[in-house]
Amino acid sequence: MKVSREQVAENRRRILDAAAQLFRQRGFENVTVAEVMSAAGLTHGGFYGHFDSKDALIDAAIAHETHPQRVSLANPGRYADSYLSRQHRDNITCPFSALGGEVARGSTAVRHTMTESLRRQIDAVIPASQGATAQERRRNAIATLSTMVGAMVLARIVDDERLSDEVLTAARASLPLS
Amino acid sequence: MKVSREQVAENRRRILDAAAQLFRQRGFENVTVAEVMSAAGLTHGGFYGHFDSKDALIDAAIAHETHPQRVSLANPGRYADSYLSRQHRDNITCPFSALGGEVARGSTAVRHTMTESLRRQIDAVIPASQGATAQERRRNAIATLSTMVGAMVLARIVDDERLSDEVLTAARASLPLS
DNA sequence: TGTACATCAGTGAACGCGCGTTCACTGATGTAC
DNA sequence: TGTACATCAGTGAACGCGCGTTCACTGATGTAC
Repeated sequence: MKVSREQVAENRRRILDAAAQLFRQRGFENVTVAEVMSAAGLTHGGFYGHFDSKDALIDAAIAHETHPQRVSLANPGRYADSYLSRQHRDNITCPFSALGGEVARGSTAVRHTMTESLRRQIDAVIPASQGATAQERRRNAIATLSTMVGAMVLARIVDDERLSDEVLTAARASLPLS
Repeated sequence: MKVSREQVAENRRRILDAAAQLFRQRGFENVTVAEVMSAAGLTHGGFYGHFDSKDALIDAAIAHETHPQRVSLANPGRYADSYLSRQHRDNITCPFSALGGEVARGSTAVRHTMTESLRRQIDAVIPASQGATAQERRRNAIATLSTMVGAMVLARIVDDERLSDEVLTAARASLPLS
């Protein structure tokens, strides 16, 4: 049955939220269109009223979750703490570490969206970075983000919780953010 | 037709080599059993004479490519250079950066194999790491590996070659290895 | 060393399940009067 | 403001393709004598 315009907009939002979360948890390939729709409280048949294809959903979900949320970074040290926390490892929200490999071989649209998101992240970290010149601070901001993403990727691979925790704390300790 | 014992062993090796390379390039889900067999110069029907299932192949291929190859690291600076090179980005050999996300939600066998491989990598990098105590050197070794893996993940996501190159050089410059 | 036969690695057609996608239908929305 | 009707978001059954897996068959290997 037909639903109101507002309901349509909310349904679309719920589909994107559900998709983004499921994709981060299980990757693009291991999530079905029917699962996404079900998680959004709908049936799978209506999916194609919102998106042209599953690929289009992937593009839209990544764009949705990386949307210009101004990464304030008022407190860089706390940001690093929470990024490199066990909670974030076990309930990942960062698409770079959760989906990096798949995005690298994904559509040009997804890669472009992620690239723009990374640029914003770099710019957000620069003010908190050390270095005499702007160039040095930018270089250190990129290195800091690389360390955080790499540590999260490794911590999520490792099956020994002690080692996984050690990776997170070692990476945190190596960062100049405070 | 039946083939000689040596041929069987070589076929198995070729299946594993082909699988490892295809998995790194395209991920586990986007590679079919038939493609692996074809890349190994065989037909798909014979696959189940070598492995019980595609999952078993994934386990075996990861074990195969991370096998206790003594990571000599005689020259840590050159190791970092080549890891963070454009050639390695465009023709990835490191399973941590190429397959990290998928391994994190993979079988316990694959995660265990990768964990043991990471332990060996850490131990290999420790002698080249800075720090007054063994603890500090270990911590720095882990941070170094995190930076390398994270930079490679980010460089492979980014669709702008200039930024991708910048990520690699920034990460390289931040490492104390020389 | 040579011959006869059993074994079994590899072949390729076929199977069946899962999933992306389509479509006829339903009934609430929202517009025209 | 109320009523009649056209629109169209969502439903759920069905389709069809791709891929993992199976299986009857082939013919070279390797063993027994």
